[in-house]
Amino acid sequence: MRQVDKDYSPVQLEKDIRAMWESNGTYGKVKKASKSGKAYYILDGPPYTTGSIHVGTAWNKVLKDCVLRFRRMQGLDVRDQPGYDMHGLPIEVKVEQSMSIKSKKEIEEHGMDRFVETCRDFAIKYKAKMTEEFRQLGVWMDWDNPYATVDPSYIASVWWTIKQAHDKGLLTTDLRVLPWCPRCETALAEAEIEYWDEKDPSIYVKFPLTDSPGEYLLIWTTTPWTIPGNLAAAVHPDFTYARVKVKRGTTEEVVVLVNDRVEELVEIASIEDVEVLETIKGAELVGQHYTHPLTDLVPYHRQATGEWVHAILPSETVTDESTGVVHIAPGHGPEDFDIGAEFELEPFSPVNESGRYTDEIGPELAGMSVKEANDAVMIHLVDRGAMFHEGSVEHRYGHCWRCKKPIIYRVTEQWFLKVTDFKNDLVEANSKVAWYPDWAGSNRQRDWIDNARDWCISRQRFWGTPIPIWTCVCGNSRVVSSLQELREADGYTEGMDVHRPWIDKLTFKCDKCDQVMTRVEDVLDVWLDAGVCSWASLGYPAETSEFEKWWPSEWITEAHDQTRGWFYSQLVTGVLAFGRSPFNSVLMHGWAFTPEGQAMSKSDGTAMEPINIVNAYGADSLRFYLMKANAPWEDVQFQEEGVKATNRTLNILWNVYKFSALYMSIDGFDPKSKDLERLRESMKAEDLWMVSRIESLKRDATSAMESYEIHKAARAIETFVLEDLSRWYVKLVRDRLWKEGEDLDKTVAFKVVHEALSTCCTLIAPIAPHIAEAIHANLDRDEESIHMVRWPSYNADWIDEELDKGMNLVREISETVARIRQDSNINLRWPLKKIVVMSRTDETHDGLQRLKQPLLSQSNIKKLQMVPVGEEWDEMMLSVIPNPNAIGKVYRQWSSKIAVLLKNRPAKAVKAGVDKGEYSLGIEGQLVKILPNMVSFTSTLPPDVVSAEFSDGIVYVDLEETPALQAEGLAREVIRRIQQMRKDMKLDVEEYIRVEIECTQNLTASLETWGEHISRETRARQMEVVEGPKGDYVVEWNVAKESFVLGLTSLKMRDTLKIITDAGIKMESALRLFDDGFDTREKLKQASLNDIASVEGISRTEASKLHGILHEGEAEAPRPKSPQETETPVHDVREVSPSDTRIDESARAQGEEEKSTDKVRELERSFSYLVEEDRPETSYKLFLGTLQKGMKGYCITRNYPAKIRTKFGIKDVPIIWLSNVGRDNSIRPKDLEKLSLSLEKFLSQPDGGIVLLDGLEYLITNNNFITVLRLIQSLRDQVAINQSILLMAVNRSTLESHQLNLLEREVDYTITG
RNA sequence: GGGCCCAUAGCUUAGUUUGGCUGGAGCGCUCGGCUGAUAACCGGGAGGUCACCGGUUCAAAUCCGGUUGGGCCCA
Repeated sequence: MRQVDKDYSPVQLEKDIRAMWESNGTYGKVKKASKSGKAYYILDGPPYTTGSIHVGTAWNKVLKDCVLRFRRMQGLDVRDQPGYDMHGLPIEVKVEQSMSIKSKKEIEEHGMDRFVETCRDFAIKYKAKMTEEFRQLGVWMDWDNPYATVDPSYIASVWWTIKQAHDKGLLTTDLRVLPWCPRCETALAEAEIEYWDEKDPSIYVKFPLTDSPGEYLLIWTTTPWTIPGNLAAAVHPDFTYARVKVKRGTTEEVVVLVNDRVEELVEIASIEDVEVLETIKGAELVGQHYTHPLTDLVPYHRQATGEWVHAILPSETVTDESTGVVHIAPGHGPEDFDIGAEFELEPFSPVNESGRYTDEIGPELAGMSVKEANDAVMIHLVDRGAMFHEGSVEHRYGHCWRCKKPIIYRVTEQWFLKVTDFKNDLVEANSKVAWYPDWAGSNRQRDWIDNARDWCISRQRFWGTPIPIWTCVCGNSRVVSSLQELREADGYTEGMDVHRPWIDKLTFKCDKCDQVMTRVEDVLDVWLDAGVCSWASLGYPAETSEFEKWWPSEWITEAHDQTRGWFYSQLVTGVLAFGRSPFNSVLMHGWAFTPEGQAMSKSDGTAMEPINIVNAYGADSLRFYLMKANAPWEDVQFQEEGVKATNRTLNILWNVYKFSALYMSIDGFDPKSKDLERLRESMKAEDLWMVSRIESLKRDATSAMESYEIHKAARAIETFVLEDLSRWYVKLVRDRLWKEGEDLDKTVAFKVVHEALSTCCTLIAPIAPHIAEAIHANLDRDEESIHMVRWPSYNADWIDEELDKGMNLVREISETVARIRQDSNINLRWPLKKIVVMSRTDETHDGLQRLKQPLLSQSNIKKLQMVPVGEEWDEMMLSVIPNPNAIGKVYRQWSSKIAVLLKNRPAKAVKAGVDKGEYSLGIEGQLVKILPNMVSFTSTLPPDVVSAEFSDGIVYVDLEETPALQAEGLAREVIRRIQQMRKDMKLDVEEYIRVEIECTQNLTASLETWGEHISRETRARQMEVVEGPKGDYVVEWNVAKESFVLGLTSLKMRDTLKIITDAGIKMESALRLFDDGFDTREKLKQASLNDIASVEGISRTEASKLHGILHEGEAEAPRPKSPQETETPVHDVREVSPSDTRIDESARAQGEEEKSTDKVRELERSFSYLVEEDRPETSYKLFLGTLQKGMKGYCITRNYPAKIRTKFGIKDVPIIWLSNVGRDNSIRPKDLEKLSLSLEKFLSQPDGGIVLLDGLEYLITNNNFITVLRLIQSLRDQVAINQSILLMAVNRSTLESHQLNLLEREVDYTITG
């Protein structure tokens, strides 16, 4: 294993991993590795190629990727071809917009070929864009070989399917009333209609009853333009209707409507007087005739004949809304059409494709669009006295899916799949599909199928799969089912595009009459394209081998809107062509919403671009978040915060890995050489516990993945990483990990940590493939890629639920102790004397006994005492409280004496007696019985003991300090300070030091006991108590009322020692050699072989090897510099700075040149300045000067704002106060994020502005310097981009010179104030 | 209007199948700690009408009925 020196920076890491996959051909190898497995066909539901992917699309693909990686790890041979849905109206509409085309007619004028070619280019462009975005999500699908619905072979598969329908008699043309978009001039499927509220006329029209002069049937409609098409009126036979005499002004008339609505009508139509003349059943009205109010206007009504023309019909579909009399226009509504058919009414539909009245309607109205017609018709109705009441209404109305124009209904001839003929087969096929969740299929999909209607598959458009039907005037028709068959057509040229308009030119000779057959000029509904993809993507029926291997698909997943879409269209085509569902199982997933719970929409700007998220937090964080946020079938409210939090989880996993890799690599640990089972005997309780957790995690994650409860798997892994591994196990074994030399405890811990990490990587691989791969690469496992690792089975033998419960108690008690420490102000470094646990159950008692060590070590307690279950802790001070009332009643004169005696007896004995029923006491020769009611007991804690409850009992913590404990605590404090100093000195972990210490008598005493321990922990080879310590770094400390001075000196042994140990010499011996004076490379080189070999513990062979190494490179160039020498901290910082790539290089170069210029009088836009001065004066002068030029200003200062305002006369400039006070205008110096946000907001306003940041040193003392530097880098870049100015004031004397240096490097000019 | 799904802390959510301990987490807020995993990490605290109403029951976030609000689909 190698050490890991990088922090987790997902964006770069993922880039590297993907590049590695690319160059190693990992994807291909992984696929190959499972080639021999069982075939598993995952079918990608093709996304529509109209734009960038949104979070929902990303979620969908990640879900698929997750499952297919999982299945592959299970050894299945997974088919993972992606697909794209590339035909259809949405693309046509986009292209129309881009070509400024407004109608269908214009397309034809423009040239259909050009239009279709543009559509194709558009689709191909977005296919490429989306593919790139999917790749960036780390989705492993066969991107080089996607299926596309525009490919000729794909189109042929669709044709074949149509042919199947034709052969089975399920393809038909029919006159139907269909939703129609007058703008797009095409029929719409139900799925293509969007509903929303719209204001429309609401009119009540009088139809004069032929046989009752002065009496009118009252109908209601919101579409006046349909009145000319009216042919009948319908009533519900069972409703009660009323003949009502109404009076308005001078008018009195009789109208007929449903009885229940009379009152409502009175209100709406401002009727002054009303009288119900008669109530009758609807059935009694049936058969009466009326005169169409527009008979004079519309010639059709004068000639229409038929029993039910202009008559009252019975219909069960009538509701008691408005008047309860429904106006029937068979050419303008689907239900009207059905009723019309039943009563032999013609579907009179005087409206053309673009929604205008035809000549049939009569000269007055012909040519009008239906929208205009609304008003015209109303005027005509008023003129003829037929308008009873005119109002308006807000109601849901259908609109075209892409152009958002209101739809109309008109009669057209269309091609249909007669789905209603095989509805039962659909239900049957659906019931055999495994749905996740179950209700998605058994309820939702089932309901949809139950209500299925015949499927209108023809569209009067251009960019789609051409309908493969040629017809002849003689009535004959021919359905082409393959490209081969198309070759027989006249006009066919090899390799021609089979789209419109080219295919329109192909003709066949009719086999019945020898005339020319021409193609039906429609294209097919795009849902049909998607519906056949399970075999079209396999090239079936032109090719059969792939089909035989894979079909039907094993698993699909799409969102819940596909109930009516792809789930349905696939079921229909599958049953139609093969009599079964083309998929075996479905996971129905949810939708992604904005944090406010709204659907993400591009036009509202609420769509989140997943790629931005990926660029900020990495694909793994996004993926993990999406997988864990919710159950797949529930909608997710996408929160960027959630991704950020997930990033943190992965960071912790990375840290665990980084930390363990450090020690494993130093130690040269080889995981393969150790076997978990063999180490079992040597395991401590915590190791057994960890392995138990690993195995139960495998178990739980597997069962969750199997049932597509991916969120449960993800959450289980997350909990394991955070709670069990990072926060607990690593803490428990930390000391063991860095013991030196051979040590079984250490080896066991290494192995267990390694096992935990391996397991995490494996289980997380489907969800977060990059980080899993990165860690895996350094775990020394057999497989080249984590994605080739077989999904693990768990070993129940290791799972120990009791141990797990016990460990939970240990954690709970540790937390309890920590709380007590916090309350008592004793930090964890100070050992405590004793903890006493009184548990209620044996289970707890035994469990804790077994886990005594981890409990004590984690809480830093010296001793654990378990109180047997059912007993009190014997050190509790029990005392008796006599109850004088009860005693007095029985023993009267003795009662006060008894009370005294009782108090003096051992309380335990009294209690024991009373618990058994009574306690006997001798008084004045008499035996007195003390009964339970005569006494009560209290127990008090011994001094220095604190108690607290836990879930199964009570813990007592003894806080008493003893000199020994104190010494140990102090020693730990000293260790901690030395470590801090080592860190400040940036010493290598393996470097040795010399420590000089000056301290009190008290501390000197602890050093006597603990000196050796301190030396070992801090790698001090020498430690001395002196007066006035010296060293590379000297610091005075004040800790726990002690004050001491430490001086540290690096012994600079590391490099030399490394040379020695690299020769295979043990560290122990190496140190001896070192102590013998051979402490530099030069001295070692001068040493003879004998000098070396004479040191104890060094063999002759080792000595000669070392000698060889030392003299090996003699003739060669100087040795390469160690990484530490080449990478100065400064360089390091520059390297990690993300700003380097963004900054305008020329501007920077210019800035570099003039950096030393001191005489800056005017500040320039896009530059950053650092003013070095003791008091902020020059900086404010420059700031004010710039403000006077009209630039907006923003001042951040550590000084009191009011003071600044008066001192410098700044009135309107916003001032933010760096302070811990927490007022509205203040920002805490530690809250850099808030500061950065507020600055960002200011800088990004239109004209930019100048920022004065006064008090840099305050930020630096309150934060990590590097963090502040990063903030400045980012500000500097924003300033450059936004044409703003950054002015920072700093007091030189408060900073170290290297810090100042770094600051100066970041700005364009440094000014000395 | 109908079908299916959902509603728990400021936000995201576990628990609901099979009624039972003090309704758990994370983020945010706040107070503190740790310091060779550290551009990390950990702990304490505040914060809940379990959407609302009614019912069943010894006991309801959980079961039943209804209402309100949200989502998808349909009319």
